[in-house]
This record gives sequence, structure tokens and C-alpha cells, in this order.
Amino acid sequence: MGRTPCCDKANVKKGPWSPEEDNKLKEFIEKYGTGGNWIALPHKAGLKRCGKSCRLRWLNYLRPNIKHGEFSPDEDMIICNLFANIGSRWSVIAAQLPGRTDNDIKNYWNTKLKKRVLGITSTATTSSSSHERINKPPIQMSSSSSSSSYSSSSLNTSTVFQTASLQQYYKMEDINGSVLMFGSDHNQNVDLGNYIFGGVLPYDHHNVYEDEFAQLFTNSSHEGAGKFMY
DNA sequence: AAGCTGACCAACCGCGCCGAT
DNA sequence: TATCGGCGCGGTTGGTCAGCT
Repeated sequence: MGRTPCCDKANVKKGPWSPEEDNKLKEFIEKYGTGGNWIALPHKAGLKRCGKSCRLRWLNYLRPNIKHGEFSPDEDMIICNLFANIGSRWSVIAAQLPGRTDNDIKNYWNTKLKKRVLGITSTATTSSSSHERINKPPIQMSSSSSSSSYSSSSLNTSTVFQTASLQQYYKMEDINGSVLMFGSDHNQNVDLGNYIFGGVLPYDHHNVYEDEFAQLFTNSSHEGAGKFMY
């Protein structure tokens, strides 16, 4: 037995919204509000759209104070930190970034940020020679919190690694059986591509010891052995 | 100039949650 | 307590565009 459709799919328009539809929806909501019922709203507003589609359009595009365009380094930082701690809970992450929508952040992560964070080895290699290093505390990353995004067997702890030269700090997060590494070699106001070098290093079990971390770290072609800080 | 490919992003889909009855 | 309907979320799809061959 299937799920009851939320609307009559044969009689609703799909695809991109026209400016006329946008205006109708915007004017209606500004005048009457959503009425707490998105399903009934399109009919009242004279729109041949599914209520869910209206809701999405409003929340992601028409709503006041929506911020579009480039993400700032600070926003990148927040997204990375939160993703490391809570996983892909985009709505929670969006709540920390005023004006950004969960859809926006999700798209940004999937198309740009993830690639920067995961494909970073080359970036890190070049950045190590082209940037002055300062002994600075790690990027502010809060401790991992309990989250349904973590598997029950996850390490669920975070480890801050300081390199032998004391010049760099890195943080490793266990996410669903892989180690997600974040690092900082500069202050937070530098373009993300220059200081986040992280990568996902697979391991088979959550019971990973410090020296194994160090070995992974060394193998990832970054500055070698150091000490772990907790 | 035409075709191909990848990046980007708006929008859709289906599921889980939760409140109302 | 069980059922139903709506909402919100995260994953996925598909259209568009730019860059490359």
C-alpha cells in the first residue's frame, strides 16, 4: 500500500517557477501568511502547484532576508565545523547561518566545499610552502555531539593533533567509519582553500590508537609525527 | 561551429516525525 | 492507543551554462 499523494499530481505544475507564480505566492503569504497549511495554500493563492513545492519555493527563494551568492570564509568554517560534528543535518547547520537555506548549504557542500575538504592533498602540499605559518590554536571546533548521523560504533570523539614543529594543528573527526581530518595552518580569515586540507582516511575499526593516527597522518603527505592533544 | 563534459543549482521525491483526532 | 494528515528534512534528479576538445 503506497503513501497517499500530498496533492493531485495530474493537476499541478512542475518545474521552474515563473515570475508570475513567484509574485502570486509572495503576495499571498505577505498578505495572509501561510495559514499553517501548505497543502491548502496553493489553491487559496490561485496557484497550480503542490503545497510542498510552494513551501520550498518560499523557504529557499522568496522568503525575506535570504542571502544568495558567495559563501564567506567564516561561513565555510562554520559549515565544516558543524558537518564534522553533526553530519549532514543541513537544517541545523542552516540555523547557524542567518539568511542561508539548508538547500543552499547542501548544494554548496556537495558541489564545492566537500571537494575542497576531501581533495585537499594537493592544496595542502602547495599551501605548506606558500604560506607563513603561525603557531595558532586550532580552528574552533566544538567537541563531537551525540547525533543520529553517527553510527553507534563510531569513535564519537575528536582528536586534535599538533605537528612536531608546533606550527600546525589538525583535528580529526570520526564520521561513519572514516576519519575526517581538518587542519589549520593560519588564521581563520584566510581563504578556506589555503588552510583546510582535510581528507577522509578510511579505517576499519573505531579502536584506533595514536600512533596509527600519526602513521595515517604521515602517509597523507603532510607534516609528520607530532603529539595528540585532547 | 558543434558536440561533449562537468559544475552548479533549483526543484522534486519519499520518508520519518509529530500533533490532532 | 491507533490512525491520519501535514510538515520538514535529506537525498536525488534534471536543466542550464561554461569550458574544453
